[in-house]
Amino acid sequence: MATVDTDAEPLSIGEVAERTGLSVHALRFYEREGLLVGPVQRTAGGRRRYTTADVDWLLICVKLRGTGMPLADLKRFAELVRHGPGNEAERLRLLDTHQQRIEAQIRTLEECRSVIAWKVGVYAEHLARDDAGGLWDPTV
Amino acid sequence: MATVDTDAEPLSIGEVAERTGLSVHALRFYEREGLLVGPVQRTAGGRRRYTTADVDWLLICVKLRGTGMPLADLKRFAELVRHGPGNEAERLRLLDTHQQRIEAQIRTLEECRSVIAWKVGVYAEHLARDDAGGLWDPTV
DNA sequence: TTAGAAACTAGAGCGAGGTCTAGATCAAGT
DNA sequence: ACTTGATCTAGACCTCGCTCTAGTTTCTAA
Repeated sequence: MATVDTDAEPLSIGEVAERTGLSVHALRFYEREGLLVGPVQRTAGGRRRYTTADVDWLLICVKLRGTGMPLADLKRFAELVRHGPGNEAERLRLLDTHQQRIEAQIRTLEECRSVIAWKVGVYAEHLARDDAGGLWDPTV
Repeated sequence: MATVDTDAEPLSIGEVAERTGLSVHALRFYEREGLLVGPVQRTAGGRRRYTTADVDWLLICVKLRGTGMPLADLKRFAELVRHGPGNEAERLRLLDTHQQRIEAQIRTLEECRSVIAWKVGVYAEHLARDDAGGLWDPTV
């Protein structure tokens, strides 16, 4: 998963935005919030230069955020990684918690999906028969 | 799904809160926002009396909200139902859109789940071997 | 009849997660 | 040298979806 690419060119914030799907605003915001593992390097002129490792980490953040991990947890994770080895148990706990959140969401979604599928079926059938008049009841 | 129960006692807002999992605040808020299909009945003293149909509709709302349907869509749906028969096609479209949102979410979640499962596996294995020192790289 | 719980309204407040603005600076092409 | 576009910082602002407050009124039970 980690892209070990020692002679990769560092990227500008705009390029990272493109690659991660985050806006440049969001990237600066994440940094301010302490969501990055290390400080982002800067050019002489003060511009950010992201390494491939930074981008890899951001891609993980995007994935976790996209599945509902709160920024606070992401921040905690970043802190743990920043502190180096020795806290893997807590990292594991964070991941595990999120895994359970994900399982729960999947169950919720699947349940709702089947309810909707049924309702869609009812509507579609009646629409096809052009007798929608009997469908007034929203709770069908 | 619809509870056809003509001689059911109307419920107070507190009872509805219990049954739907929404707070009484949220119930009043939903009403103000026009998320309910019809106006809620009131007692002589001005208190809300929810019918079973109201509760059924709210339970649907809870399900849809819980899977990410925005309040605006819920409101639109309520409006359509309020206007009675003749707009089933649009109702169907709303449901269909949401169904696709759900499918997409499930795919996202499942993808993330497998990534996490893998990472958890890596962490757990190394923790078990007590050689977590090599796990510094957060992007593993 | 009186206390206490529960409900009422209007409107302010809040937390999450960004987004946008202003005004300045930096870098690249012509 | 000059224009254009990308970045910079600090901080204000925004949307969503509730939540809470204040002050009042209505029930219910003792």
